[in-house]
Amino acid sequence: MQEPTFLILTALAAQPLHGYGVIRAVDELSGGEVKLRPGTLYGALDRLAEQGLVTVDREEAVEGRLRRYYRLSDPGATALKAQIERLRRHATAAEIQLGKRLGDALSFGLVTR
Amino acid sequence: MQEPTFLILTALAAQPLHGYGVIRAVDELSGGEVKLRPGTLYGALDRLAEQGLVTVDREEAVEGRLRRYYRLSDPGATALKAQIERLRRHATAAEIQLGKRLGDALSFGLVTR
DNA sequence: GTCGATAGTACGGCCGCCGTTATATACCGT
DNA sequence: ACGGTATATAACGGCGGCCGTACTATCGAC
Repeated sequence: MQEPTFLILTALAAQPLHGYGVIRAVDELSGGEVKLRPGTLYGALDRLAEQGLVTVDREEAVEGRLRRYYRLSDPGATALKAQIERLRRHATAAEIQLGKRLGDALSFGLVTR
Repeated sequence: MQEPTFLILTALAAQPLHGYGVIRAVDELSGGEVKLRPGTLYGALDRLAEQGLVTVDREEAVEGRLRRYYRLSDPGATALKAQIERLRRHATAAEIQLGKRLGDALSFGLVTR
């Protein structure tokens, strides 16, 4: 699962949102780092709906325009939890590996082996 | 940065490795979850070398066969550290969002609001 | 002698993300 | 009155990165 997809699931975890709401939520959640493009969002939403990780919660007609709310399904929540663990494991593993690295501070002569 | 790429950098963080060594290291690091395909590995290695995140450490001829060792560069280590922080932030954000979710245990009637 | 592990190269395919455009309404500032 | 921004969704082409597979080649084990 890629980052945009992960963040979309994350955005939907707290409460159902419509498309544009997801864009704003992901923006906030990522501290402004990730700005979802419509192409990314609706494509991902379609795929996630196909996989059953999100479902259409309801459709509202606001001022003549359709507003479709998406909800994180129970399988979606399970998948998200699994992904969180995966990210944590990878982060920890990478940190341990970096700790084994000889370089930076050591090359200053602070440690000679 | 995608998962295979991240794990390749992680594998190279501790010490230089040749291609097949990376495949084995990623296998171990991920607890057997991620098995790198040659196409994935050598493609990623080429891209990472272009970006300067890894460099060719040395080339050895072992029993007539070339063995090319790759090393994580300092920019590569910096990029990996940044990515670790990114993963952690996302994992934490997702967990917080899931905590806001009404469902599962609550729907058992243990909490009625 | 053949199988599996080691080791690397090459190529086609495809999924998922990106950029962009189109469409439409509403509100704000100038 | 007009342009810019925000809200809201759909549809298109492009492409980066991963995957599967096949090919080559050596070595040890059975």
